[in-house]
Amino acid sequence: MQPRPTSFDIALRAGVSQPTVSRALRGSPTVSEATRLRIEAIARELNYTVDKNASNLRSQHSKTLALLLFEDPSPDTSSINPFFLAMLGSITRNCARRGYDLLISFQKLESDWRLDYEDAGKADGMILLGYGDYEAYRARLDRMVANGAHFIRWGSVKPEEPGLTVGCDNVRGGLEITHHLVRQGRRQIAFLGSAHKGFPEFLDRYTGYCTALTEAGLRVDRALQADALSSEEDGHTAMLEILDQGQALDGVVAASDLIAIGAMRALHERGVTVPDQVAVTGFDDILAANFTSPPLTTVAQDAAHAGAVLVETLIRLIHGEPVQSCLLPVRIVQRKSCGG
Amino acid sequence: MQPRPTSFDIALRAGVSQPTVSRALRGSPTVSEATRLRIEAIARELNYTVDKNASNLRSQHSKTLALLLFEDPSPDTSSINPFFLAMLGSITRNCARRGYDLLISFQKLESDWRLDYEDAGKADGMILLGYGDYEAYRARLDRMVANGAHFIRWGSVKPEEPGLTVGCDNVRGGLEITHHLVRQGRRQIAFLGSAHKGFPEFLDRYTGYCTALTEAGLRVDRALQADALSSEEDGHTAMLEILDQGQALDGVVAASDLIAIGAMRALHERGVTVPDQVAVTGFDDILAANFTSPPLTTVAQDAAHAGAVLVETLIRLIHGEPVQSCLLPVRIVQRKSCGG
DNA sequence: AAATGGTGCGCATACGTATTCAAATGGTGA
DNA sequence: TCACCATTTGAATACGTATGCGCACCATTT
Repeated sequence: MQPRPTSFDIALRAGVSQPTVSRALRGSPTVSEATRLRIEAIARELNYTVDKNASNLRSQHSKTLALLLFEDPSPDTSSINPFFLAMLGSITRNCARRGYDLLISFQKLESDWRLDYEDAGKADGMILLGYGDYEAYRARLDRMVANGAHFIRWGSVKPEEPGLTVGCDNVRGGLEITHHLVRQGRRQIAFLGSAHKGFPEFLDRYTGYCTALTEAGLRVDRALQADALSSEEDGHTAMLEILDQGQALDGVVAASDLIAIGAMRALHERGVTVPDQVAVTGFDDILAANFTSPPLTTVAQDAAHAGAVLVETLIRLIHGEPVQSCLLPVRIVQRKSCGG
Repeated sequence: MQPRPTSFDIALRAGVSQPTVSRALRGSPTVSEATRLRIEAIARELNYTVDKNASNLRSQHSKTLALLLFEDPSPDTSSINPFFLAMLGSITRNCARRGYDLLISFQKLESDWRLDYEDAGKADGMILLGYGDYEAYRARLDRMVANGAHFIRWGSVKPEEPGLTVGCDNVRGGLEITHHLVRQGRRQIAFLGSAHKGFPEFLDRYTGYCTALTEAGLRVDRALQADALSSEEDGHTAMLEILDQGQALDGVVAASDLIAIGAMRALHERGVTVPDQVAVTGFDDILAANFTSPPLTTVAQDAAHAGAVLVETLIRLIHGEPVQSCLLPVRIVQRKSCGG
């Protein structure tokens, strides 16, 4: 195993100078075709690869993006938001397509914050998924904006939020799925999912839910709303809470698929049939939504598209091109949990 | 936004030389406590971070690992092996704990191979998950070993395989889950999953299955085995294949949870009840296995542990410490799909 | 023959840190 | 007082690439 060849080794064999090798391999027009071909041949022969560290150091950019995934502060340590995982594939592929590497980091605790990726020259920009604790998250966002960091986040798209955001149209998702239930004759529709500022996306979905009810001439009943954070267990608890208050209901809009799955379990335990007595809907269209019984009607977010937009927009931001936040469409996926 | 401070800026303000700053910040014992504290204070004040590229270039290591994920050549482009995703969280956290960054790349096509991560100085070592096309994979492994690359892979642990491997005990998993069915009185147990060399882990599971049958005095019947690659659709097709040949059976050992889920769908379509008429088992314990109807009995692999061992072993390899391949235990998770 | 303009390439250097080696310092024992 | 060691520090340099600048060189023009 001889030492890695450098651009000097190539230069020597090609009878040119090192800078010419550098230029040739990067396709600079100032180097002649003949020279370039010769250099490329030698480079291939020697199995030469550009040293990323030296290259980055000199050119002052890393051609790398960092993905920071903030997990919800939930007790079950193992599982990660399935939708984020679905985006992951798309993000890595789009990075590769644009010639960027991807650094990834799961932020579990507050102390984990690794916002120095860009400062340390490890990354040219960052993609933020999830919140963790929303208060702390917002504070950090503000500091990043102040520092001129290049980043984009997945979340609730609002003009007043700092920085650049890509997110799906949560309001419309909540609206359409609720409309869907209303069209099927459901009148007493519960909402499972936190409806306050600490969970902006859930709040947006709740807003859509309320709007749909109002448009249908139905009353928004706070007794039909129960907080659920994200897990299946949360959904189960929230559903039981409503059921055990003796609330009559014939539909459930859950703020996530996992919550919906937990809700269905609760309904089943109480002998309530889905969809006959109560129709249930979710949000996300995770893999498991296909396999529940009955399969879950839900609001699908296009993870592949989302990942592409995140990467594309971030790269444009890094290049100083004009960019803007982006709201992505959602799509209702009809399965059996709503009847029909 | 002034230019990033360098170690020279710190040195200037601390009244020392740049090398002293470097040493102080890396905790070298040759720098006095007083000087170190002074330098650390100034560094904090200036928001200084070590430039990773310069540091890497000089020290010739990147403190970064690369994760290469090879996807099965399946038609559905979106989904990724859920078990790998489960390991991902553990891998990133263990990297962070050891002070390593993690580069990630999803290899879709053969042409995607990015084995130059180490050559380019981007990573000190690589973790390989999945195979893609096994022939091509093996060929690359051999080349990497020849090149002295530092890598570790998740897969079937066999002495004759090149390189360092971590994997779960697939043979024992297949064995125990089959025993489990046998103990419940099942006698005609099918195996769904490829049973040839291109899928070593499935082959191991099949080997365990065969051993269990033999030990129980049962005959291994090739008519009760059908190939299934990995997807739910594959499992569905394979199950139908066996059913429509009029094979009598009372148990199914599927080589993955997705295959098991597809098999249950096929059984349901043919009016066969699970677990009364046919017991079904899976492998992996993915999230969805909880939510099928009935919930799936399966063989769980400990993703958190697996990730930790992969990272730990790879880092030891990089440091030149003695390492060896590692076989991880599996655990049967009993749910309703086997009765009881 | 001298002046002009464009092309292709080399010289020198910068990027910011880590490391080698020698030197300065201060304290100790003879 | 001097030699000697341990402890800290600084000067110089290496890591491998990218880039500003200028210099040949050739083909054209006057």
